[in-house]
Parts: sequence; C-alpha cells; structure tokens
Amino acid sequence: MTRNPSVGAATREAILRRAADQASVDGLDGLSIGQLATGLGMSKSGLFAHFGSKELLQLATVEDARTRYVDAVIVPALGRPRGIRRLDALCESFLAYVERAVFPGGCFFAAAMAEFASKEPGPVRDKIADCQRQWTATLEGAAVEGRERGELTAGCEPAQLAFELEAALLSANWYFRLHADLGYLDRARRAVRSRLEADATPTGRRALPSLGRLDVSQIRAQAPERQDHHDK
Amino acid sequence: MTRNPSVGAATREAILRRAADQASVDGLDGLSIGQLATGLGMSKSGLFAHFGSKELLQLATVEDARTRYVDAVIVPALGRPRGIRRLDALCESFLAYVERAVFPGGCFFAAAMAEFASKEPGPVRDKIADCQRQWTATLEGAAVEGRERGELTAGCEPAQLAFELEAALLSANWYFRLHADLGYLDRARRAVRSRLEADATPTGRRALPSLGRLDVSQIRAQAPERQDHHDK
DNA sequence: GTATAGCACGAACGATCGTGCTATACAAGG
DNA sequence: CCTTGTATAGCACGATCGTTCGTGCTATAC
Repeated sequence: MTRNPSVGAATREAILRRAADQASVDGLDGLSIGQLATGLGMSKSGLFAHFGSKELLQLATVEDARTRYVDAVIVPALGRPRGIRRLDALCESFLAYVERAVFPGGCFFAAAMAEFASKEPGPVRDKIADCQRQWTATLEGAAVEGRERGELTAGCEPAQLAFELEAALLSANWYFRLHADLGYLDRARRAVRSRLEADATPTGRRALPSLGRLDVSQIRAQAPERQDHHDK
Repeated sequence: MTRNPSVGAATREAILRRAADQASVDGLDGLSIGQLATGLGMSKSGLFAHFGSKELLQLATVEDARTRYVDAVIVPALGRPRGIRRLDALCESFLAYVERAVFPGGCFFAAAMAEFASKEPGPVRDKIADCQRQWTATLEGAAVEGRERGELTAGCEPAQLAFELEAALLSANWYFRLHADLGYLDRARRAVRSRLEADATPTGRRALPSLGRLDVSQIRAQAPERQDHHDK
C-alpha cells in the first residue's frame, strides 16, 4: 500500500463534493461521469476507477452529502438546549442552509427524495429514504424532549408536529428555488413559529427566541465557500 | 388536407398521456423518445414528427398534464361553495388525486417543480413555474373568498395560509411516494384541518365537514383506470 | 385517374452515456 | 535496483440519446 493515501483520498473527496453539488441541481441520475471528470480536469476512466460503477458513485455521493448536511444543519443546532429551542433551531438551521446554498441546487436531500420517491427500490433509493427517516427522527426526537420538559403540551403529537414543520421547510426550499424569492423562507419561518406556539406551553413559549428573527449568527458558523448560485 | 384529422390527433393524445405518466416517475428530462415510442408500439421517428423537438414534446406534455390536473383536482372542488369549504375541498381533492395515482409517479407538478426548480431558465421551466403559480393562486383565492364571507378571520393572511396548506399537501405527496405509507396522506389531512380551524371564525368552523373524513365519493368521480403503481 | 396531404416507418447521423482493458507515472519496501 | 501497489490516463466497446432524411401508405380533392 502507499504510505500516503491522501493523494487518492483528496481527489476522491474533490470528486464527491462536486458530484453532490451537481446532483443537487441535475439529480443523481443526471450525474454524468464524463462531465464530472471534465469539470475536475481529469480523465473519465481515472475518475471512474475510484468507484467502479455509477451506482457506487451515487452511493458515495449521498454519503458525502449526508455528512455535509449534518455539519451544516444538525451540528449547529446541537449547541442549543434540548427541547423546543433545539427544535426551533433545527428549523432555522435548515432554512439558513437553504438560503446560503450549501448545495448550489438547494437542499440535496429534497432533490434526491423527489427524484427517487417513485423509482423502483434499489440501494440508492433505500439510502435516500434512510437519510430522510433519520432527519425526521431528529425533529421528532427534539419534539419528544420538548414535551418531556414541559415546553410542549402533553397532548401534542411529536410525529405530526415534525411532519408539519418539515412540510414548511421542504416547500420553502422548492418555492425559493423555483421562483428565486427569498420571501418563501420567511413564510416558512413564520409557519414554524406559529406551529410551535400552537403546541407550546407557556413555559415553552417563553423559551422561544423573543420576537424578531432567531439570531442566526451562531448558526451560520462553518459556512462553506459560496457557490455560484442562481441570481437571475 | 386530410378530412379526418382525428387519426393523428388520437395518437398524439396517446403519446402525451403516456409521456406525462412516465415523466411523473422519471422526470421530464428522463423522458426518452425511443422508450416512449417502443412503449406505444410505434417508431421513434414517427413519434418525433408529432412534436419536432424534445423540448416541444416536453411543453406539450406539461400542457396535457395541466388539463388532467385541473380535471382531477380543481374541477371537482368547484362543485363546493366558495370560501373555506372550497378551500378544504381543494386540499382533500389534491390528496385523493395523489392517493389514487392519477399519475403513476404521484403529483406530476410536484415532480416537475422539483426537477426544474434549480435548472437554468427556459420555456419548460417557465411553464412549470406558471402552473405552480396558478395553483397557489387558486388556493389563495379560495382563502380570500373565505375571509370575505366571514369564514376566516379578518386578520388571516391568505398567502401565508395557502403556503402552509400547500406545504402539507406537497410533503404528503413526497413521503407517501418515498415510504409507500398512506398514513402521510392522513397526516396532511389533519394538518389541513387544524390549520384551517386556526384561521377560521366560528362560522367558518361550522362550515367545515363535521368530524370524520370529508366525503370523497363525489370527488373521486372521473377516476382514471388504475395504473400499476408501487405496492412493494 | 391523378395530384396532394397527413401520417408513420426504417435507416442513419454524430454525440454522449457507462464501462471495461491496458499502460504509464510514481512512491514505498525489500 | 527491483518489486509491488496505487493513482491516473488512453483508448475502445456497445448502447442509447435526439435528430434528420427519404420513402411509402392511405385517404381525400379535383
């Protein structure tokens, strides 16, 4: 074995980063090995050798996107206390992640879910579904903790709450991208806020950030370099 | 000119129906003229001659899907009185349309929006965005009428309400398709109901269908033949 | 009967797709 | 120095892509 595996590993990372970026725009099936190689200034076969098949490239791409998603959305919110505040932070964190275009095509997993939702089962589809379940569970878990802490009413249903919150987040992603209108992100912010308040106890309501927008300065830490993204 | 133009028009319709069906699963870019022709038992060139280019085929497909959408979702709801009842009917109508798989891949326009949201501008993207705007305007218009009739509070914001309702509908479509779980449609039904009630006046609340599910028997009229759709 | 128009077909174009096989450049260990 | 192994490149393959062109069938128009 080579003593310095970072040579190959570095290019592999570069490939995956670009692959995830492109896939967030054109889809995982729209990923073309030839285009990817050209864009990276390397040969098609050289790139191909790293993965062995397009499907394996797709799986690696999803895995890479997953870590980028966790770093950009989940980790920052873990800095907030468990319960309703973290739940709120997760939502705001997601919207900030969409706004600053961590992936140039908006949320990678929203795009991947839409692409594979109606496709026949397969490793890639399964992995996408798994990521989605994990994200939903994160939201739901925060809601459960909020209920245990008395911030959300005893009668609230974490699964239903998580569904409705994520609905607002996902739709904000789509409308923002389609109409190039940041206002949709604020629509989602207001939807999240009112939905949280609907299930919140007085204690929980007091725990939510005061009135204006959540202070996102701490969430925006670890912002990746700006991709050239649509401005029209 | 031929006296009987219905020969070509009939095959054209058949092509578009199948194109929209396939596009709801694989996307409008995933549409392959060759596959489409093979599936219809005709030649690639014969099919191609009907449209002149793939982009024109895509545009015609979107237009065909639009009429199918209007017939399946909007028209049935127009049978209900204006205002909150029609707004509620539109939502239920959409969910029924997703459930009975009018398009085999779920909502055609959800898929198209997801596919083109981050693509460069073009005729197809513009048309998709237009359809989306029109649908949103339909929901928002019903909300405005509901407010004028005193069924929704004077302080409610129709645009925000429409956004939140559609968020639930869209997400239900994605989760239902991805996880093959009808329960997500019910999640959306409950989200719609509680969201409507949040903005409804006592009058409006009384106008909503009593407790159980909305009677969908009248909405399910004009159900197309069942497509073979994923059951896993 | 002849001319014309609509519709579909088959063959072929150049381009691009994913995927192999083989060779080279280079670094590490003996 | 030689061997070993990894990283990348070169080249070619069969398939499929959207597209074009020439042709033939069929039915109406005159």
